[in-house]
Amino acid sequence: MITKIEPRLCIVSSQFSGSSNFLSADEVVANAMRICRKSRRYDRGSTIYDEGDRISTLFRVTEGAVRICKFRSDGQRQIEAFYLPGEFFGFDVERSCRFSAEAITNTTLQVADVAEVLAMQTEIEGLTGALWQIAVEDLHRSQEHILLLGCRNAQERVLAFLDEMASRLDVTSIIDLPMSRQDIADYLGMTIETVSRTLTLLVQNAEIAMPRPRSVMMKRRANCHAQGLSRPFHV
Amino acid sequence: MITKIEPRLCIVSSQFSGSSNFLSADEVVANAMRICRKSRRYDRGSTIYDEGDRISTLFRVTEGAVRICKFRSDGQRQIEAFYLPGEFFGFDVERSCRFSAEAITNTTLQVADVAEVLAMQTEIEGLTGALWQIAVEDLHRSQEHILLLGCRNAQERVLAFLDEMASRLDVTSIIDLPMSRQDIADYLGMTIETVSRTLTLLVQNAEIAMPRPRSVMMKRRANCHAQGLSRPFHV
DNA sequence: CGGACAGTTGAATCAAATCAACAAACGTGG
DNA sequence: CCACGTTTGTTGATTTGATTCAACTGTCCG
Repeated sequence: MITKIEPRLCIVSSQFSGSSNFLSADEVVANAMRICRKSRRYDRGSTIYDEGDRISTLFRVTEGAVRICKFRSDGQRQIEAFYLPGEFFGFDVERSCRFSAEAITNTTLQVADVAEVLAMQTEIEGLTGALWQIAVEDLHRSQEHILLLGCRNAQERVLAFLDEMASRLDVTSIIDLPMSRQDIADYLGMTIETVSRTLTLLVQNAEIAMPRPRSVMMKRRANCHAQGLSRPFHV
Repeated sequence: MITKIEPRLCIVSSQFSGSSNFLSADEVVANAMRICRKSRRYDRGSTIYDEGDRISTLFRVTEGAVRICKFRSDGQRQIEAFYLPGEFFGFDVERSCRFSAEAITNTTLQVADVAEVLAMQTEIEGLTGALWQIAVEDLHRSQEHILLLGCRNAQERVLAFLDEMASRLDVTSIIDLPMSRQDIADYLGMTIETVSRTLTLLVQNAEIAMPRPRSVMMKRRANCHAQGLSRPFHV
């Protein structure tokens, strides 16, 4: 396919992987950030940055969890994204932050100035492509979030959410949720009561088990967006 | 800020603009694609690519409109994004397409193989950064879509949608919608009837005017996500 | 022990979905 | 140009499911 054209942009991730000594994109960027040797701790509930802040910083969650949110004039909060250990955020800044970021639990972040990371493109092989891949992964998470919000009833949304968390936390058995019911509600665009009710309903229907409010066991996979089906109604 | 480090990745768009002879990112990539001299016409309703297809093609809408969608096993369709004249799509492919793309109206697309575009990075100054900026713009549109789906009632969603269309079609007066009510409904996660009802309600409340079903005039800006407000309830 | 917080549950309300009928716009062929 | 069928959009009546408001339970921590 594409020959190695590093350090320029190599779009397709599967093609990219061959051009960086078998390191994943995450590892390449994480290594670059590690050179900056900057790490910050944030207490549960503290603000990492605010909407409108003028920063250009790349973050990587090493421990804990982060929520990206928007506050509306009516007091409503929409959670745009969660970031879990190993995931990156902050690379999409323009002039100023379009959202605010808060630590959900006590959180440790690797921090690096975007300019510093960019300056390493000459030294670190595959960095440019790795940054691209991380951005594309973030876009994909956003797209999944849209699909999730497209689920028309509470059960499907919650199941799809749990499914997403299971795969992103990379667990097969028990999901340890870092976020509160309110966080989940604001991520799914529903109320805290409906989230709670839906979870107990799922327990009653034996779709999940919930030994403690924040630890959930899925008994079967959610099927919110089954693939391989050709368009049945809309032509 | 960052000195010119082309052709490597320059993340911040405002910084990027200076490094390409006053051409916008869109223009730079459009020029690169133009070299490929490939353009395709799609009839209204025809499929551009299907979920699962193995293509790596960059598209730019020159005329018409495109919908990106996912079909669920229950027959439900979720529209993940619309693409309007001047906008790019298709750069986020991995192994295979995660969604399908269809022409909403009769549509003309500029088409270029991703590998060919990448190969031009040596010749075209600023191409790498321009590609990055376009990807970030796409991410931002996705994020706006999430906020839109977070609006909790029909009126706000529809107003926010009209607002989005007005700014993306770059019109101040009359919005000529290329898509049907069904398309709007599937984009907003509601039913066709509710979309229709909401629009007539907005006309009655003199929030919009609607000379024809597909042409809408906004009388005031939507205020779905007013900025500058510090978090009132959630700390 | 008592207060604060997180989560659950209940009853009433309300808004969107559903089912159904109708109207308007469009395109094609006579 | 009009007639006719098709598509697209609107409106009405009813149902349903999420929200709202409220009370309550459990847990953590000083």
